[in-house]
Amino acid sequence: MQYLTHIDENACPECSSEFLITDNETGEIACSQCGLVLQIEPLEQRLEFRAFTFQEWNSRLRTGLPTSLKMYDKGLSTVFYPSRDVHGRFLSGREQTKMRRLRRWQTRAHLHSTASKNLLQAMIELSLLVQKLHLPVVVEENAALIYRKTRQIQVLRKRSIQVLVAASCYVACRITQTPRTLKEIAATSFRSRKEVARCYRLIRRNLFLKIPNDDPIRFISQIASKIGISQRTQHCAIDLLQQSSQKHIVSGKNPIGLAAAILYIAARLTAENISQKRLAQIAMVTEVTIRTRYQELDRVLKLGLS
DNA sequence: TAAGATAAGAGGGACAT
DNA sequence: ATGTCAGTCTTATCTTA
Repeated sequence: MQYLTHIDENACPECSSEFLITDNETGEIACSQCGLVLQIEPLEQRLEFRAFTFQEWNSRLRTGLPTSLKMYDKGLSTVFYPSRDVHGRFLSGREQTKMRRLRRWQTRAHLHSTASKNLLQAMIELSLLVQKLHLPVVVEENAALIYRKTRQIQVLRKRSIQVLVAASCYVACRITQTPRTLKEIAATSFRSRKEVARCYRLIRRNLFLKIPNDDPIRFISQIASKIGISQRTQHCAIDLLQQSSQKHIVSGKNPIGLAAAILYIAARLTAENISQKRLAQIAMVTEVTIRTRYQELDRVLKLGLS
């Protein structure tokens, strides 16, 4: 699993980019722009022991949760528990009152700045969006990082939190190759596609991000599972996609429209007929787009369907 | 009812000025 | 920064099988 991360002080010595790609499997941390490998052994973020009983767990536990960018304070805040002391013993009534007061002031002091309030609000919005779209944690973490970065860009300052969160989320999906459309994300966050798209481009441009093109294959499996297409047809579709990639008719086209058209053809070839209308609804493209892609593919791959 | 044909319009990327 | 252009996608409407 690869994901984007960043370091504050140690920018890449080659190109000064602060964005890095972390690969958990190889343990490499590389620059997202020039590809220079900066570190081979990443910090272990998980607990470093196994515990079989509660006592073991308690005695070995000496760390908290790993730091997380999706928490507005990265999960590094001080927390006052009002009822128990550090050994778990109950406090007296007077002490409890004191701790409650301290906790209140801790929260107030923490959120005194506009920036913190903004970030807290944004992280709430983000977690809602992530929940609604069923996105994995890695996307949420990436989106949180992108959002933090956007606050430093002047042209993005006056954009609303929701739009920025939606756009950051879309960037994170693209980077992690998670098949979600701009349309879907915009609709879920109750914003127009246009607004979010504009914001997305500004982020991409200002953070100098190199975002890979969507791979139609991911949308093929996504649409197929939504619509309930057989494995046989899916395999047929993937095979067709590989054939069409070689014919150079894939680039420049909407990968979702292409995926939908390929599934349509595959369904016809395997006699598992699915209407263009249904595919268009699920894939959130128009029937016309499916039709033009389908005719193009039919012509180039010489399938003789239409 | 599904699919095909056609036209008008929107919006963005590439490029030039 | 602004304008132009080619190409893509969408919306709408009508026709055909």
